[in-house]
Amino acid sequence: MSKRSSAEQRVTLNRHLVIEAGIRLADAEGADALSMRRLGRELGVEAMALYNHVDNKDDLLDGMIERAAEEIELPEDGADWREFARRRAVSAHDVLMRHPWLPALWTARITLGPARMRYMDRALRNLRESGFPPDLLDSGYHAVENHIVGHAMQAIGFPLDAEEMRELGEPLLRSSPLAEYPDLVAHIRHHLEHPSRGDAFEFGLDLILDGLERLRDGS
Amino acid sequence: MSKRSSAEQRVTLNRHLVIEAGIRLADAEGADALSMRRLGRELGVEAMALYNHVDNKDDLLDGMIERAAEEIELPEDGADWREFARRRAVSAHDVLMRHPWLPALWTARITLGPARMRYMDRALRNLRESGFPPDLLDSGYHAVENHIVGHAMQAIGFPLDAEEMRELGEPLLRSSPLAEYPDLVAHIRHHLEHPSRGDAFEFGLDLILDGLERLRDGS
DNA sequence: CGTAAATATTTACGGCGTAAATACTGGAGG
DNA sequence: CCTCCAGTATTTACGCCGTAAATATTTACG
Repeated sequence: MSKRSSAEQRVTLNRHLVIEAGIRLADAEGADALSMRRLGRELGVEAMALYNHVDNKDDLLDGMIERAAEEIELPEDGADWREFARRRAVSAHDVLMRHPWLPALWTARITLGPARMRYMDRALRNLRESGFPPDLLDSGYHAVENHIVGHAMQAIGFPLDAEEMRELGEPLLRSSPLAEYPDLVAHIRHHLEHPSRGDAFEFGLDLILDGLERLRDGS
Repeated sequence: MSKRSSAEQRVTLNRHLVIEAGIRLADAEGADALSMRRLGRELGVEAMALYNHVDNKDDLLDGMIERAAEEIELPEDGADWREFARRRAVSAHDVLMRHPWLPALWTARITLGPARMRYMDRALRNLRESGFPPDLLDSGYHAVENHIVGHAMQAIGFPLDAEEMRELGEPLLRSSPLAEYPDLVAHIRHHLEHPSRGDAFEFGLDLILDGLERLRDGS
């Protein structure tokens, strides 16, 4: 007789369940809340039980990254390069933003799973097939990836959504030695007044894509 | 009679010494090696002694970030906006790359110290004084910052320098299911053969600056 | 010198990742 | 049905972590 206190009858664990629970927990309470002990508790199990399904915590994290990578939507093959790059970038960025713990892991862990390899391969192939010469292909691909990651990290780290911004920004504004930095103050005000017209990501993306287009056609 | 075993005579600690030791340790052995106990040992002192000079670990990290921000070189006022943006971005990026622990903190911690505020303020002011209208100023500033952070995170996370690349890439190449991703393979080979022509950062930066220039002049 | 303030140590608590040993459980073969 | 085994879960333990509280030491000043 097992002492299941939670709703669910004990359904023996497996890798997917563990990884998905990890994602759920990290999404809901942040990366810091994701410990083996805590995740075990969440699943009605002791921490060590998880090691039957996952090599160690890094393996769990890699699994979570991979699972998230599967969420990225890739346009069908043969799409116009600009559409392809734009849509895959927007989708990848969406995924990074949906999972605030992801960008740090995405950049910190080098272990590439199939979903992530597929994502990279498809993006690179589309550019190549669209006539990008190797050097430009390489530089352009990285320029776009850097923008995706950079924007996600900054957007997650700073709270620009109207509400949090107000909580954090208003007090900050009237306090402290901030008077010496008038343009910074204006910048914060600008964010307070135009609560993040969500297109900041796409603005930078288009800047990059425009540049790549010109370089490809011009050379 | 104090039992100084290390070379240095006990020079009573202070905030700067602690923060600088923190930077030295994190630079040399990575963010994970930076614990209060370890840092204490490094300074010939028990962990708790550090709390006389630093509120807690987060305060230490904020101090380290601030100290690093001071390393960023800002062109003199009144410089041509493009030169200004380019040089401040290159310098900021250099600093992020010099301190591999920095990019993650730079984006994760919202507490802004004077040096960081100054950096932002000067960058924003130069753009404003160069005639950027508020919206473009805001978008352009963020586009550049995203690129700086995004490139640094990716460059630190992945080892693209000739040596590490070879260690990691060559084995990977001949193993595993990588055959299904030929364009990814080609991409890795490209990196192996052209060991990171260090200008990847500047390529993306110029892409963005070109775009901003056109938008400013065109509208 | 004497004493208060600044600085350092000791001890303790609850949390972490995970190795090792142990216990449980559900299904296959007799 | 019983047995046995493999897969799964628990227990215990170790050495780390950040830091609160109490204590000891050193330094600086009247």
